Amino acid sequence: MSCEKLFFEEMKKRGYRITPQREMVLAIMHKLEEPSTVEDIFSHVQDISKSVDISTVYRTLELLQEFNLVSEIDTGDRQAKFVLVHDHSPHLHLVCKSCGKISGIHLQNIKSFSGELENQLDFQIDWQDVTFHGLCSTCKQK
Amino acid sequence: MSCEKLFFEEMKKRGYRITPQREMVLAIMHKLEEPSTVEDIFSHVQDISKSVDISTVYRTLELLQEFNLVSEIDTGDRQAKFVLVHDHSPHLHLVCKSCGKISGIHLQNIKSFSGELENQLDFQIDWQDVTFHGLCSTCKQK
DNA sequence: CTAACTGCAAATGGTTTGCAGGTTG
DNA sequence: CAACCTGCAAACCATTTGCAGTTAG
Repeated sequence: MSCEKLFFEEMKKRGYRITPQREMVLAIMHKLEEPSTVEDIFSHVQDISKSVDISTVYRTLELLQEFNLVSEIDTGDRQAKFVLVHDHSPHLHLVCKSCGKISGIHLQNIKSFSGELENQLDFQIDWQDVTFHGLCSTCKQK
Repeated sequence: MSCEKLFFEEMKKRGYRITPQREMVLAIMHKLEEPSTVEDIFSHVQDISKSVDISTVYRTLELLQEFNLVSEIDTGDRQAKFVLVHDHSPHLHLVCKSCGKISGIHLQNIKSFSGELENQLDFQIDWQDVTFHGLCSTCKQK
């Protein structure tokens, strides 16, 4: 299902309203290829309309997270980053502490490990909330 | 090696000084069985001495983290929590979103999974920084 | 002695919130 | 037209920082 369709359906289902600001943020999230800070997203919003407030961006991102359209990444810095979840299914993220690169991993790719790990720990993990910090393949060779 | 010995050695090695405030915080971390907020730790400090400032507690906790004596847990709330690492070896933490229980897991216990996962992801994970959020064994049955 | 540490007070800064007015459905 | 949403401005608040005085080694 396309992002927009999913978006409209979820909005309707929950009695939320479609507004220009919300559509704008969703559209911008599509354009941004890298996980971005709220400031980044906000500045793109301002390129389109100066009157939109950053608090609306925060509120919209929260909404999009509810629908699994966007996920939040704990970068270890003060500011979080946000990315579109292209296939609308949960991801986990890898943040390289050396080069800063962020990768999204589809949970399907680690399904066997994640299941085993959950059994071993006897704990059901919210994988979409997971961000691993460490070294990416390039940086760990150095 | 005992905490105190490790502490003194690391301090000496780096040219840091032993102060009553630092010893006090380390001693309190031994007493606290549960991961605790800085406010909690600070109030225990104040039971001993009213003159110690919370900024010193923050600074000391940072120090203890350098030595792997204490680890920081992202509770998902605004405030972080801190616990003594009893065996001075890296842990990861599990935070139950239902009952709030926090468990520490020795990395040795998940060594086989962690290795496989790192291979699969082609990413070297800083496991001591990992906090999984989800449901503990008790809560997931409900 | 002197570099390191502390207490104090103030700043930080990303995020949240209250509210009056504007919009969506 | 009623509930929902937005912009604005102010509050939040855990954590950090600058600095002058204190202390460990």
